[in-house]
Amino acid sequence: MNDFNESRCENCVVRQLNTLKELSKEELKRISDSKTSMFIKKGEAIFKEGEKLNGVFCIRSGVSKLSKLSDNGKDQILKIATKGEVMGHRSVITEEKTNLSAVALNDMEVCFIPKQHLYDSLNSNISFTKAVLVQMAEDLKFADELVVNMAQKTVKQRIAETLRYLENNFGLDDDGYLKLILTREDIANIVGTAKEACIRTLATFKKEGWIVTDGKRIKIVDEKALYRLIEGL
Amino acid sequence: MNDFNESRCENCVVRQLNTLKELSKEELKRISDSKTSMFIKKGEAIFKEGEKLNGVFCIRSGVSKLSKLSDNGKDQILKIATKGEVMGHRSVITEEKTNLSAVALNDMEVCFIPKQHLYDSLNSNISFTKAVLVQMAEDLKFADELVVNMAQKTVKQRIAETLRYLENNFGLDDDGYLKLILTREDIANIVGTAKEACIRTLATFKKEGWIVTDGKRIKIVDEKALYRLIEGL
DNA sequence: CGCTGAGTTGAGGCCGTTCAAGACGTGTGG
DNA sequence: CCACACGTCTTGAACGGCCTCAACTCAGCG
Repeated sequence: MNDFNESRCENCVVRQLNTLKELSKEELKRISDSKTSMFIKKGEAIFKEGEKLNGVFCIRSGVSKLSKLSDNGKDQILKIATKGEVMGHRSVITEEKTNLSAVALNDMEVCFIPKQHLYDSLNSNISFTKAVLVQMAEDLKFADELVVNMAQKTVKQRIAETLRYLENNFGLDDDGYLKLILTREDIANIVGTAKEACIRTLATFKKEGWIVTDGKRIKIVDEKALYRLIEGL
Repeated sequence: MNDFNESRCENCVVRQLNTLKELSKEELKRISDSKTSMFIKKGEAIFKEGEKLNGVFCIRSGVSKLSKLSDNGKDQILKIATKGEVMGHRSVITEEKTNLSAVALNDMEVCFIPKQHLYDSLNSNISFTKAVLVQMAEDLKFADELVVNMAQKTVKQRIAETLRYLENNFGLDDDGYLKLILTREDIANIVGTAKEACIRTLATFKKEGWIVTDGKRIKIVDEKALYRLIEGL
């Protein structure tokens, strides 16, 4: 008698969103038997730069920032991961320590999958391996674009780009504000600038009538103006 | 009777350096029969951003820069590829147009391998697929570090870092100068700055006694001072 | 009511961009 | 052989973006 249990990987909706969908029912069952489900509170770390990971983390709910400390002590946010994304596979694949830290931006539910299961599937299931490869290739392309943006664009352009990114990836709440709420400091850490510069730039966007703010919330009003800025006039 | 022919992939030394070493003798023979060997002159493009690639390029000799145009018209060098490296696999894997251009920094010999062979091997040879995956994971880690450097470090630090990179990856000539000679503009495009800033920074390095220049050639004299600068004092 | 953390604003200054001009080296054609 | 052009390297000067430090506000919270 099989009782349907949504905490089982076989039945987890999240799985449809990522590379795990290439796994067979049997592989998923094995994983489910050894996975650990965990709750993470806003602000807590899932893992820290330099740790040796013994598996990967699959996000069931919530949002996490992936960041890296630079030599001068500031941290740079490289990616924001959300429901369905798998964190940590890069370092598990190369069998190195992680180069990133993962911190929860709001309360999260995360499944930990021991690395041995990943290795087993990578060694036996070629369509899974290929799916992971394609995922990695896309991440790499994204990273390349990020490098160019960091190197060549102004802080203004990068902040506008970040707002677009937040809108496209996390959507709007009922009032039309960006659903994902970040502190000004987080935004500054995404674009790689000081928090003051970030605040000042948002103030000028507001003055130009491109955005509206309400406490921490931000609403994009004149999307076209922002896009024109991003493209460079 | 097998005549030994070093232009055959089976016998190519370069193969030992990259993911192709995971391929079987049969696979290599198939590839060798359909590959195209080509000579590229300094300054010529191997492929350009936005092109659809029908295969990958394996470098037999010479050095190539991989760069991407930013919206403001400057191009950003993301990687310098040399003997043994395979270019273009990322976009072949995701079946997209390339996001990078490849231009020869000196005279090159390059083998073009049609993508169908790649797909065949990715579908049948899991240790090859895994090797490509690991390679991609390492490229991604490198790209992450690049983002942080671009976002958080000064032009001075990035130029010092570039010098270290050139020394580590391409070595020195008989006089102790960096073997790979780049124009000041290329260096500027690596660190993402204007060529004048690059020149001035190199001038101060020279004044401090950290490097010596001889025309386009650069010799690192005080390595430790450079490294101290990179780490942030 | 003081504490803490986030948001905001001002002033000063450095770093890097931009434009402009000149020096140098190399190759070309007369 | 010289004259010239062209590309690279170099330097100067002015401007402005962004960083840094410092103060102040405001809200939530004990």
